[in-house]
Amino acid sequence: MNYIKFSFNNSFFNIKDTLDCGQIFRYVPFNAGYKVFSLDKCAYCYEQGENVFIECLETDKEYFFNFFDLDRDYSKIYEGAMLSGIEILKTSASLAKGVRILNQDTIETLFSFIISQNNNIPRIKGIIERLCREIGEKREFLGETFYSFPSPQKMAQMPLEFFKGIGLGYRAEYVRNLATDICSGLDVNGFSLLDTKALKGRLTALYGVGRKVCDCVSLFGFHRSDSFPVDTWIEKVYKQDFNGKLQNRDKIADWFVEKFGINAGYYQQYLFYYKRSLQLKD
DNA sequence: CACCAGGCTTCGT
DNA sequence: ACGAAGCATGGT
Repeated sequence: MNYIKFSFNNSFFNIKDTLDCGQIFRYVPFNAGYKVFSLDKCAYCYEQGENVFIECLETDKEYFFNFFDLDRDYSKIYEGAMLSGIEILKTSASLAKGVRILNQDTIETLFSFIISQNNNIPRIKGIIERLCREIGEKREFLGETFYSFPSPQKMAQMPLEFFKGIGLGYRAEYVRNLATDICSGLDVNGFSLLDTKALKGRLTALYGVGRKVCDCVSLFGFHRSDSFPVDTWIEKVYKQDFNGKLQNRDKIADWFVEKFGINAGYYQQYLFYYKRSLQLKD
């Protein structure tokens, strides 16, 4: 297989910031940049000069072009934030200007965010890594081995004890149950044909999927940007920076979507990035 | 020892 | 419709 390299101007694409804002868990530092994994594919990304370079298999070029959402004009989204008249949003946007929302595989995203619930990011990464290493398929990329995200069929074959063994805790049943449902014909990819309201109805009907996971999957897996996931960081932004009084996270999410409309998801990423960067020690 | 992490299900009221 | 308990695990 042949590799190919393509580039994209970095004024609205910062690879590190895009990866670090909690939408994806499978990536590792590599040379001057990162290796990013999706399903059974991998791309090597790094910044140089005014460009982000993406190196992948020739046959995966279109996949990663879409994956990094390179058809979208982020300058408009950014300008919307800067013209909002909301100081904290302007500050966040200028810090997180290079954050993009990826177009990840819907099924991998769904499993990943079920795993993410009531869990911290380093541990989420560890669980998903063990899941792939133990039952994913072996692949090669730039001379190194990696493992694909396992298929639902493979996962459905594994006993519950396997899922507990990789550290899933009580989420083990959610994951196994979803795998067997998909094997029985549940068409998660087909949800992309639904409007956002119907999509969210189908997602929250799944065992282990509540409002927060649903919003993350809607935004990161189905690119429904009128979604605003509310976690502890966003709740802090809401209370500290928007002087919000609502206590219920579902209502806080509704409030932000009402306020930001179709740009809600992008602004959520800006705000998440800002709040988390204050506490992060790299 | 507490408390928390990109929360959800179940059960009372 | 809403609130609280219970849930696994590992980090601080």
